[in-house]
Amino acid sequence: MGRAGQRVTRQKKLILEILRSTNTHPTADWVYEQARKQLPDISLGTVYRNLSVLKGAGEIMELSYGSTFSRYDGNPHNHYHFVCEKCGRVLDVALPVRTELEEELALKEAHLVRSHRLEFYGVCRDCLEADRAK
Amino acid sequence: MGRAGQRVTRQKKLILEILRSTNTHPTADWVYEQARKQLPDISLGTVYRNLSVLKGAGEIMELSYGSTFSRYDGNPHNHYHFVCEKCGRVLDVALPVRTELEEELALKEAHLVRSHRLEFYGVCRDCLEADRAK
DNA sequence: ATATCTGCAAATGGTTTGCGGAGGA
DNA sequence: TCCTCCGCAAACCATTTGCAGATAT
Repeated sequence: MGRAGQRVTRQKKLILEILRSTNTHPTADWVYEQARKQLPDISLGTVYRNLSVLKGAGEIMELSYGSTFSRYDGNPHNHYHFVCEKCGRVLDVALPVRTELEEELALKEAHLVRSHRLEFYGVCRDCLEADRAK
Repeated sequence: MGRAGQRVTRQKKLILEILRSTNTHPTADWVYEQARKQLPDISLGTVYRNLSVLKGAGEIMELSYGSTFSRYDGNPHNHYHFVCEKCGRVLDVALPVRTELEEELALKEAHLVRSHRLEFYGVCRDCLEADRAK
């Protein structure tokens, strides 16, 4: 924040706080509902606008998986995700980031590789546990 | 194909052919435009319906990256992609698929890991070349 | 003071779907 | 024949945007 021409508004601050205080990778709509508890008159358009600004500033990440909508992550450092195909949750993954994959690709195909994204799909521990209990 | 209750129509066959004959990972709209050259009366709705069916049958893959629209890949076997942030193309990557990552994650977090997806982002060889020529 | 941001509401655009008729098995 | 698929067009829905007033700096 603090980039030239960018103002610090109550709305923007709140949205960033909400996103940083959870690890559930929420949708824009969920962020909107949370924000309304503090600022009842905030609009969904403002939420989308600020999510876009924060993303551009590198403060948050947008996660667009198979779904028809995006999820947002308050942790802007590259890390991997696991998508549970049963409960739909998106979980953080504790594996280290493999930057060497980028180098390997750059070497092999002569592209300039700036970043990469890795997601896993399956059934999460909790859903497996729930199945076992039945 | 040939699954119970699934008919082989001209439209479905054509869409699969189109997708298999290119490695450009086209959008639904591009497939539609190509298909119209053979079947001028085909509708966009039919293209979407068949893309969905073919995906469900494991004949093709849907790629949904940051964009607002999907791309489709006629190669249903897992492989990685490179997205050029300059020209927007999606290119196949020649790196081998790292299934060991799935095992590593399963071991570490006790999830059932079924698959993974890896994408690289940057500037492709051709765009670098074009820049250099200026 | 003034340029950026907000709330509101309408527009956008990729994708989905209901319907009655066509055509594959 | 019969049931699935098609073309058409309207509906859907997450996201974006134009505008006039509010607000951060």
